[in-house]
Amino acid sequence: MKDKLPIFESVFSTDCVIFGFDKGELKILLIERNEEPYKDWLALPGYLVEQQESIDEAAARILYELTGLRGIFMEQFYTFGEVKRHPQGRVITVAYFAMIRLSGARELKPVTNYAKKAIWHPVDSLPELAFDHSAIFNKALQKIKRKIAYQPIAFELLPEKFTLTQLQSLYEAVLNKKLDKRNFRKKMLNYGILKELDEKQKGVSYRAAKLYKFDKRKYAKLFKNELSF
Amino acid sequence: MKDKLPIFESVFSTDCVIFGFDKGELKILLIERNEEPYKDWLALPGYLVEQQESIDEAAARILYELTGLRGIFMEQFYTFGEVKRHPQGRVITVAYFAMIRLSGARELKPVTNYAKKAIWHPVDSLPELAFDHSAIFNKALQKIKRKIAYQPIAFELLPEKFTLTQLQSLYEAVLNKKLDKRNFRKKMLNYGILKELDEKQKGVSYRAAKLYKFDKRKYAKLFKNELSF
DNA sequence: AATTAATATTGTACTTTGTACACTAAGTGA
DNA sequence: TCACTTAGTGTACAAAGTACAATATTAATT
Repeated sequence: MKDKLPIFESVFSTDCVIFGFDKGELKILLIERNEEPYKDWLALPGYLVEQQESIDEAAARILYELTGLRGIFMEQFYTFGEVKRHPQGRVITVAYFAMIRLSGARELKPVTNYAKKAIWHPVDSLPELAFDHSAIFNKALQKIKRKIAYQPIAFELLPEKFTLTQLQSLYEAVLNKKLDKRNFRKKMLNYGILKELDEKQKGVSYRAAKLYKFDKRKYAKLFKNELSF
Repeated sequence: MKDKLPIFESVFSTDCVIFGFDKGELKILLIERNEEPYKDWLALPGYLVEQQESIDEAAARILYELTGLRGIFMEQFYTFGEVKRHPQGRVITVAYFAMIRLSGARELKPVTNYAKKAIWHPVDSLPELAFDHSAIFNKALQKIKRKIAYQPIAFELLPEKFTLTQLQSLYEAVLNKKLDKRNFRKKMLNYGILKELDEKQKGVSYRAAKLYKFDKRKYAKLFKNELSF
């Protein structure tokens, strides 16, 4: 190896698959591109990593610049490195995912003009996305399906206070199948990570359901044990 | 974005964490570096990805060039992208792992002279490795610990014919804890992916154990079901 | 041939978790 | 007060996990 690294025409990027849940639908965050290639196409929020930032930092920065969202905990899940995945040259992309609550209704507002706008799009009617972003999305969906099945991580997608029915419909949306109500409740309550509140749902024209909160401390404890085998 | 991508002084590499199991010990494959930086240090087999190869291809090529091993199925598990992880410039590395059987005693022989030699080193007495390779190794170990706990994947590490005691001691080595013999056997046999052979262990000075084979077809079936929830 | 030493092999009782399945309770609005 | 809609609940069975110790087999030794 030489004293200096060779210089290739290669760059890294990150792409973010951000899941949200709203009105019983699982959604992801997309941008409408304002630049070639794939101008006007829908794409995952993603861009090039700068020289002096780690990939984690880049992912957070890029998500902010393209969508206005900040402070979201993202987890790296796969790196896509096919030679031809970007039409302009060799770009490998490190993909991240996150699950966030939409209830706060945080405004989506791109800070740069690389994106015309950012939108929440239901996952069950996605059009073809720019680059290989459809494949990246599929891998992310597969990832959270597995994850949700053995870790109760779905709470990040719900408002702070939620009903068991809402929680169940979220599971059903992610796993894409119906679950038994009684068994679902038994299982969730047995985890011991839900705090029952003295409040009830409001604004519904039928019997109001109890509200629950997610108990972070107990969750951390449970999770720790699971990891240590 | 311009018509052309910007050119950064950035390159990608891959590093491989190859696990083997021999004489009751879990080992990994290391090379002794023959180049600066970290000349003479032990390191994971890894090198730069070329312009015209995918990362998967690069990983296979590099493993072969540095160790002489070919045809090993590797799985990508994490990408390390800290700015300062390589002293000569910005290098992000996509890390792969694999589990292989050592019994065939395939010869380790670097094809290039980037590596002086390749060796199997026990995981429980690793020295500090070059670059951030110790951290990469730790992440890989964590990964296979989790994986082995919910998928019976350990067979790749054993010879074709093995005894249940050998299988158990492999699990114990990976998980780093003692397991109950009866329960372990019950569980493994219940998976239904072991084929009992009409042969016995040879060359031991005590009661010889039955030999088993791993049943790939049944395994594939089991695994498929597990993935579909 | 008998003994020793080392490991192989086996079962049971209990606990925990998963699963199939259907009725009553409560609140709203007409 | 009635109709409608969703909330909330229990039981029997099956499957999987866990704790625990005695007997069987073989090779080597005497």
